[in-house]
Amino acid sequence: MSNSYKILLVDDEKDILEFLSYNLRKESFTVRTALNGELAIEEAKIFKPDLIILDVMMPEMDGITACAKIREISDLKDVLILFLTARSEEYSELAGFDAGADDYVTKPIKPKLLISRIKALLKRNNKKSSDTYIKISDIKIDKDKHILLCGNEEMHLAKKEFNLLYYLMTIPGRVFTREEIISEIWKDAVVGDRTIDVHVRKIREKIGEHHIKTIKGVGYKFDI
Amino acid sequence: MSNSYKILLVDDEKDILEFLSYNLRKESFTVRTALNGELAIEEAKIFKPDLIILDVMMPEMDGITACAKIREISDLKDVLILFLTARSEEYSELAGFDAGADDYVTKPIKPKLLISRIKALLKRNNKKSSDTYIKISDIKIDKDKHILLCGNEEMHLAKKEFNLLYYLMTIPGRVFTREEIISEIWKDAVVGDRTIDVHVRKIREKIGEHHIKTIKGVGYKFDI
DNA sequence: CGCCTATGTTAAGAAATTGTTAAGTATCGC
DNA sequence: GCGATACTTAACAATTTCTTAACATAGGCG
Repeated sequence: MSNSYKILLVDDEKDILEFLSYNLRKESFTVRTALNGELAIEEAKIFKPDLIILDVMMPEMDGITACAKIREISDLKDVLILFLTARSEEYSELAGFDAGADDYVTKPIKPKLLISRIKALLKRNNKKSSDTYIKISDIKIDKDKHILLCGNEEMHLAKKEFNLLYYLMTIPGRVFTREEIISEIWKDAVVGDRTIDVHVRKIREKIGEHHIKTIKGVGYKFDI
Repeated sequence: MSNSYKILLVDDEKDILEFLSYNLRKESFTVRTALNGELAIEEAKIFKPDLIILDVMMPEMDGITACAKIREISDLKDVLILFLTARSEEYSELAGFDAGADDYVTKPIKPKLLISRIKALLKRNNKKSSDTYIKISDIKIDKDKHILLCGNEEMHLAKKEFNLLYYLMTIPGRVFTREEIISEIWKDAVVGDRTIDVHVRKIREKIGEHHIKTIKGVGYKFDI
């Protein structure tokens, strides 16, 4: 299952298409190819690739134009795009990123390098999709970075505090019972009655009293 | 100083060696020659050329095999390699790039063309390859060249330290768990609990304490 | 008000995690 | 094979985090 990712390869040189296809298929990617930007767009609509590899220099429609057009298609606006550029075309790096490229690799292409970049890109993209960022009024929390911003000030929360606050913030306004909180944060472990209170207190100390409300006899909720 | 570059020429035909040597020396390259792949590797270890020109078709050890072997030698893994191929040997282009070639020139050889390709290759190589280059505030790291610049000072990191720092820098700010780090840097090997800490300590010693943050119970992250 | 229950507060120390050091082991380059 | 460098480990120190227990407070209710 490791690589069922679909890749659309776009280059005007058949040799390069073959060379790269061979190397990508060896890594068990599903590969299709297109000889220019226009064909690439048509193919992409049907194929719905995870990643498009675009040569910057192509006749008819160059890679940057193609990239910009792809980004306009709502079905494809989130597809990953990787540029291939000759090393001399210094401009293309900037223009390419500007057009919405996710990465670029310079020629001559080293297959191993290209593949590792592709894998990194796909991996990175997977993680982005599992949204770990929540912003509610002046509180911003980012699980990936383990950062809590309170206004502009960065606060440090210990792991349990952080997880607890993050959990409450997943559904602002909703009351979470003590049982729910315990089974989420402590899993199977058995902890005393006052443990949650102490953690809540520490969070309140850091982000302000009003954000976490106690509903007596029911539980806690995060509120603006 | 224009050409103090060292070139190692490898071909089984003495005529070609002489012909090319003459032309390259005329351009004031320093040239040495070898008659087959095995001798080439021995010579390369001592001569440490900037560029190796390899004939693909050779008895004993062909150019592609030689190229792959050269890439395995850590001292030589960054050396430029240019293939000479007969036009009919279409396959060699693909296999050659796969083996880690930087360029190829087809026979019959036109000296002027070859020399311009060589110069382009050397020039290109001089430029910082941005492919695996990450710069964050005063820390610059280049994986291809295994260089770490801290401000303007070049630091030496051992391989594990380097890979670890590079990995953390691929997504600055993001927390990487110990499991992630181990599976990335140590692959399948089993290492003790304190191994990561020791490496982190050594990195901190070299680039400063504040760049790598510990999130207790979660992992490490690279920060400005 | 007095009683009861649920939650708040505090500080102490237990537990968990990471830092540090030094020494042993492995690996690399010559 | 040797010397040097790199890597890992283990023991212990330092630090942070977590939990607990004891007590305080608040509010509902008769």
